[in-house]
Amino acid sequence: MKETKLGDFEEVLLLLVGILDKEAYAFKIAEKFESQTERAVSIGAVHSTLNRLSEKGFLKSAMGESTAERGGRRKRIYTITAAGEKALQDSRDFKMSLWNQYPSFAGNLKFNF
Amino acid sequence: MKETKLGDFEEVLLLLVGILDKEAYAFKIAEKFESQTERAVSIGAVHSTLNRLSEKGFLKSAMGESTAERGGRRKRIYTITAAGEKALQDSRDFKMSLWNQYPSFAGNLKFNF
DNA sequence: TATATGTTCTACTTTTTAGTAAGAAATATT
DNA sequence: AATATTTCTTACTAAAAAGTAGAACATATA
Repeated sequence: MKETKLGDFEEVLLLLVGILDKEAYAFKIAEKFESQTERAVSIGAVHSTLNRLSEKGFLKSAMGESTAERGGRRKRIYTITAAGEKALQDSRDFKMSLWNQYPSFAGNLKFNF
Repeated sequence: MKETKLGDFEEVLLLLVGILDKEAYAFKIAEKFESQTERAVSIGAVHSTLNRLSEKGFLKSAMGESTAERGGRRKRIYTITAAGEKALQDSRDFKMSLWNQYPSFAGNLKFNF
């Protein structure tokens, strides 16, 4: 009986990229993840997941400009591809459909398509 | 670049158990999975996932009565535990919160808590 | 110049999740 | 009695996801 997470880290990261928009670079993503989750992540885990997501074609990325701040190394900014968007959409639709069929949940949400 | 699924098979199975209620036994679950997903599953994969879910304390199960049908072996009926219910609830809340923050999705759903 | 800060990168290991294979129990039909 | 069907079970393998470690780069501050 192990520690428990029904984890779909990738999906969460993908969503965070969408949420952060222009600010979607690994460190910020990790920060956001922690603030939204109370779960710690290592930056390396974020990087490797971001890579995996890119290999799958769900994210693309490009280097931004280096900023004139202390430590201002150039950031790699991630954006969701069309395929990523679709994957997210599909996953959401599917989940919602299941939730809707489960009596314990069906009451407290509504759609409008 | 691999075949693509942001898969969280366990969560889906857990939900299917909730949806199927008294009918939640492995074969039926597999069937339901296929009908809702268009993805094939092997019954073995379902069994091992159901086991994992039970070890984690999200499901419990008991043998039902054998029915008087051809091949009517006794079925193991699964039910969601309180912990399972909570895990599902948490996962849903978290996802919804993320979706709500992502501009591409934020428009087309509403809550009422 | 040395150090701190913010950040990326890659190769690797571990853990978890998913899937396979083979067998067996219970019942119905032939 | 033999066979077909529906179902469960277990031990195992494979694949995917998550996490670690360590190094490096660019800039600012001391």
